[in-house]
Amino acid sequence: MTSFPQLGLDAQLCFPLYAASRAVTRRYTTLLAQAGLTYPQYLCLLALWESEEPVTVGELGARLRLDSGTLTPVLKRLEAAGHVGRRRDPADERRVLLEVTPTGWELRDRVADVPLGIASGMGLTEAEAGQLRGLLDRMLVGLDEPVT
Amino acid sequence: MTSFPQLGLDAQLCFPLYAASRAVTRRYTTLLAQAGLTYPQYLCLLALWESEEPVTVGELGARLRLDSGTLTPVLKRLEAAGHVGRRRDPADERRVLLEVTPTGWELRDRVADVPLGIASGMGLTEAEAGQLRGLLDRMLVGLDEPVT
DNA sequence: CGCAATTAGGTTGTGCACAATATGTTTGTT
DNA sequence: AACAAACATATTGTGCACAACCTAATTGCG
Repeated sequence: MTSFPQLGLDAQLCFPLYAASRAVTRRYTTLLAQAGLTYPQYLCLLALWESEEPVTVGELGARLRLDSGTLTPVLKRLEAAGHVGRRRDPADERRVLLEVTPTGWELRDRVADVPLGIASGMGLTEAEAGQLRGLLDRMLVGLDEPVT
Repeated sequence: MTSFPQLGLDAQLCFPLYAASRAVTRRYTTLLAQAGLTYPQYLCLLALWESEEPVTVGELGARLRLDSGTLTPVLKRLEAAGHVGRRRDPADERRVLLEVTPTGWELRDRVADVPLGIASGMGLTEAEAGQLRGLLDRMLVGLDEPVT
């Protein structure tokens, strides 16, 4: 307390960011449970639903900013649940191609209204949400640069 | 893609929030490694440094919005490292009192400049950071309400 | 007092994150 | 062709998060 004002929990961005992220994830978790999905599994599907074509693990990781150590077990669970197919690329056996299965596409209807359920409980106006998204995006660009 | 614009990864707040939080945590992780701390351990210490008096696990959890299942192992590691003392409250044996040890207080000097190292790489002005903190705080208030 | 209900913290199990490392593949370069 | 370097993914190990459950201590109330 005495002389480190910059070390106050509320003086920094990190803690509100961390707490808000966990709070939002918690909301999603409860809404996604009815579809049998975890939040990272849902994020994987959001990314995979964006393309009709198969996508490699590396491309998915670049989109979600997650590495293979995180994605592989998540994708295996999605495969075990029948939502995603995984197969080696015949043209380059190092790569694994991911493809949403028909039941995986059907899931999209079941979770289509989840974002509205989240937004309604967030206490921000549409304008504020847009502002927040803009600030976070700018921050992500800055954080992408290697540490100088 | 065809008919679910609300399910775009970038259309929602959740993904930028999640990605930004992980990116910031990653920055802290590298800076905190020299002090032998993880990011959640650092958060616990930030909260404990805010009070000269012993604090219970429950009070710490309320401050950090973390439950005992998360805090207990983190606190045990901080105790094993000699930064924090844990003892049952004699007045109420259900409670555990947490107290920063002398070496725990010394750590505060070693990490005093960590927030500056983070802020410099974040790409936001001071005003933007304040704006972001305000939006996140308002969001946290909204997310604290039970789901209606 | 006697005892059900509440409270505080700990334990267990599942699922991420991420660093470090390993393995198999492909690509250059000679 | 031979082989070193680069590449894509998988594996392993540590440390969270959080739900569900458990145990012991305390509190209220008749």
